Amino acid sequence: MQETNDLVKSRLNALEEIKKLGVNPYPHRFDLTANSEEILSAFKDPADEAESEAAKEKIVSVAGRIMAIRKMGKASFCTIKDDKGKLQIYIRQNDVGENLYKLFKLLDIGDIIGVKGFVFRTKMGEISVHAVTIELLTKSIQPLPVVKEETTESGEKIVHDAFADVELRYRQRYIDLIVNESVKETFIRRTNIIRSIRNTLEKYGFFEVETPTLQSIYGGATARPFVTHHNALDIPLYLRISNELYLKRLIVGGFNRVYEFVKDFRNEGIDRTHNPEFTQVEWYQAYGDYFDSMNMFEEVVENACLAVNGSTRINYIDTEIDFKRPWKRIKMVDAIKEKNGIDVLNMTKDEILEFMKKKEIDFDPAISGNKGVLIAALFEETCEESLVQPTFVLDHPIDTTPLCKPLREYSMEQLETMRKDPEQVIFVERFEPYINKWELGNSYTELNDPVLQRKLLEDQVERGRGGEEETHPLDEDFLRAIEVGMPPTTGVGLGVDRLVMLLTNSQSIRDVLFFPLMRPL
RNA sequence: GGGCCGGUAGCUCAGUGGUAGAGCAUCUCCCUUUUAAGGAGAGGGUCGGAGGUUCGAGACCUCCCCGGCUCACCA
Repeated sequence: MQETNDLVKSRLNALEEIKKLGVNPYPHRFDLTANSEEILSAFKDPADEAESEAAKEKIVSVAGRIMAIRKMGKASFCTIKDDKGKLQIYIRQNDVGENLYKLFKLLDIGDIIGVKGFVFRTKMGEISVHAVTIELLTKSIQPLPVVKEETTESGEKIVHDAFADVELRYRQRYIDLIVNESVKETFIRRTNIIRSIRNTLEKYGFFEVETPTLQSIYGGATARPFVTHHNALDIPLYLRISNELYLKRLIVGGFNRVYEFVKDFRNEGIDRTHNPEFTQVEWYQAYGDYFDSMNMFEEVVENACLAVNGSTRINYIDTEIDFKRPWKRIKMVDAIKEKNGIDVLNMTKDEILEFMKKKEIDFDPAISGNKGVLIAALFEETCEESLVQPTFVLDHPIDTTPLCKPLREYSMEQLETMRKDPEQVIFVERFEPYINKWELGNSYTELNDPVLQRKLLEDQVERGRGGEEETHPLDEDFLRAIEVGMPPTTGVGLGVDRLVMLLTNSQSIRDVLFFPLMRPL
């Protein structure tokens, strides 16, 4: 719907006036010879008058969006913004003629123009382009927020009337990108982080693949899916909650090292660190174990940090974080011991339960019958908050995941007896990297015993998630792939959005997504 | 989902029950090296929505919508 406020009306009027001048306000192309950055860095002050005259012969051609106009009768300045930055344009009626100057006076902040002219320095010292001719490239009829920048005598920049309404900034990101300087920088860093991750993985021979987003059976994580429907096949389809089970099929198929940047979709709450669609990178390495993954994970993240910050140390809000390898590694039970002074390995289920009650630790009463789940809950409630510097937490109870291999120290007989005893907890070769109290990823020595795999997945289906949650479907095709035989393998998932948040000092996941999900108006 | 905070002109904001305001932007006029350009004048609003209280509501009450923070939930 066209807004018909005065500002739009006046721009529509200007549009008509421009057409009356015989000017097409939406021409098809424009030849550029330089961008603002190149012009500003290439300029050298002429040494004398002869050089100054010669400089006027060097015509540059630039284009950008008008961000500010300062009219002074028959001469004007305007500031344009292009892909690389801002540049001041000087335009004089004497130089461009009466008609073009008339056109210029009809232009507004937000219009996109092309300028041909020579580079010079103004009396006030600003490198600018002195227009010989200008061309309107796109007339804007929607007013932009006018943000003014003041440079104080000490060189400090003060921004006046910044476009600050967070809701509008997310809903109209194109405007946010135009008027808020730091926004674009964050997204450039995001892309550079992703590029760095890709480079590190490629360096170690990982092969980039693509797997389905639309899946007839979802799996690889525990989350509620988005459900859709395929008309021609008349079947329900799900947006993936994970790509894990597909990457494992590729390992079975003979790719030894694969990775995928993947959008996952989880039908759950939205908050500062959760968006319904989010990006992970997952990589799988045949013949490796979770120690190999820890090493890769450290290197991938350290490299990404170096790539965008030039240092392994960053400041996130008011916390200094150092990504330098190697990171601290601690077993989950040892983390609990350090924090609480208890050894859950020597405690019965009831003793742990009692301890948690005494410490007034909140937990779902439905888990009270399972020692492994209790240990995981105790860890989350008491230890996560102190995991600020990069730390790998190792060896989770088997009850937390059906896709991970038990510790290598157990004998086969031992596993059989432990499984039958509810007071025995089997631990698996899993790690979670914690940074700034956030889980930044997840990794296993992958389970490849098809009999155990089937049992664990069937148990999970049976348990469901209790209550009204959708039951987790059993993926028979995945089980068949594991039955065909997956070599010893380790796999990793890394939460890209959270890593980008840390490395760009962004407080909300919405600040690192161009178009975060917003409730439609 | 709970609690707290917010939504007033295009943007940023003020306005504690009595005629809706400011700066920037916009429009008109002046101004040929300005830079938060400057000078003179003008226009611009269903105060997020719907009810209610009151002689009178932007403000007080109820419900709703949209956000932010936070807690909870969520492998």
